[in-house]
Amino acid sequence: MSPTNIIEELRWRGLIHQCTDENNLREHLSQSRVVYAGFDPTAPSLHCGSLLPLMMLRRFQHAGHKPLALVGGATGMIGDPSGKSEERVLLDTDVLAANVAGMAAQMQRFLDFDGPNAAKLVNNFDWMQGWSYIHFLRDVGKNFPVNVMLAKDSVKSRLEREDSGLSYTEFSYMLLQAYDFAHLSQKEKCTLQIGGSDQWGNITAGIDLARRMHGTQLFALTCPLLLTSDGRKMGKTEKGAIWLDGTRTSPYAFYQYWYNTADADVLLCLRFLTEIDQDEYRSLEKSLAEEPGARNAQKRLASWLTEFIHGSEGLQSALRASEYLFGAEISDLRDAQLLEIFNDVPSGTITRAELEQGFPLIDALVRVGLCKSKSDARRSMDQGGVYVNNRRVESAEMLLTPADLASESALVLRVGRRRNAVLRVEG
RNA sequence: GGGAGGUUGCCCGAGUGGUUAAAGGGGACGGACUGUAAAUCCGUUGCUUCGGCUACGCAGGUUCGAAUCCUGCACCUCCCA
Repeated sequence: MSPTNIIEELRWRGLIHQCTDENNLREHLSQSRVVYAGFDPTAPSLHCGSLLPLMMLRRFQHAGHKPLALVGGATGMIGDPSGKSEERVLLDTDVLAANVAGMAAQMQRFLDFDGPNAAKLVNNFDWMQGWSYIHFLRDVGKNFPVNVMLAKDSVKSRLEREDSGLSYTEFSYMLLQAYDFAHLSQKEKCTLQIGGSDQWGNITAGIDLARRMHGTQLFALTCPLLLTSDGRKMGKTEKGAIWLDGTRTSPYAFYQYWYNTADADVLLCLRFLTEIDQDEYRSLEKSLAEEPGARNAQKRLASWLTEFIHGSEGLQSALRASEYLFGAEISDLRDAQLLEIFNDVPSGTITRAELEQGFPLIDALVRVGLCKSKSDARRSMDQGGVYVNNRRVESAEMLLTPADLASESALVLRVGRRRNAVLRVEG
């Protein structure tokens, strides 16, 4: 990709929500520039919410620009009020430092930290920790008209709510993010900040600040937020975030999440989160319209992202697990295979002696955590929702015996379509 | 400080002495259908050694019998000062 067509690339993908004057920006980007996006270190791993901005930086890097990934070691201590309905819980310094380290490692997958336009990781704690309050008010605060700050959507919406206020601390967040941009423009020659559309106010505050402090002209570009068709954040389930760290969200679970993307959302995800080219995109779009049951778009999305995040090995294991979990009867496996395939499902153990006497399936379901009580287990059985090694159980009184083992010392229990657990035999 | 009302199962919410393990709704879960989707339909949603046992803020009391009546305590909401 050449430096000149990044705008076109973003345009067809629908990734431009708002930007400072497009013609100027296009002209500006005709040379290699320094681009930054900020990330909130609220957890020791990145989650799917960061996929979009990271891919954005990656696209810019491929187009010949130098990406700066800013982790908010300082701003994370404050909390951005944009899009939040409540005052945020403050994180302490040690936790933040650990989170920053975890995120930095994961960014290697997205950005090339070597080479001519190497990416760079910066932490605003490094330049903010030394500030004194007086110093900050004189040099930065002086440049912010409060009436302008009050007019920002992120602030206004919070002030209009009756059930929650906005603390001075959160109100000041904008100044910190604005200062980051101004600082990076001086220290790193950064001229463009990108972010989600909810960041527009904060980004433009930085542009204003840099003009006042240094007389420089900076640029902004925001992407649409990645929302599902029913308005929720993509990359989150009722049970929590989908993480990029394989120990938090296994490659299998990660693959399944994307595989199950709704038809209405899958095209958006393909454009926003992957690097498949326009021709392939068109053919997937066509496939989705003509043979939705084949779910080629979902498959491509899931495999592209899984391979990108977890490597081809991660993808292979996710595919293998998917095949077994939704496939035929499980039998004649080796322990190692079985445990690898089912590595992220809950498990429990029984003794060899218990199995040899015949262990009630009801008790096994409770032991592995698939059912919360024996009554619950019995109900699931009565409803025909219990499977041993993918084969439906007919009798509620079934006893498990060594004949039910799917490998040397393990068998697979399932309730419903997809809640699996492994029962292992000890000794 | 004075007065009024409230506290029911995962959530909301009926229920004012006797089939009330507690209406109804939401959510969740299981099944059918399907495309591991959505929608729809059906079912389930305290525990159990299936004899029972424990549940309606907490602790006592009245009664053959209480979520329902009485007393005390805790918490919440509203009104007055």
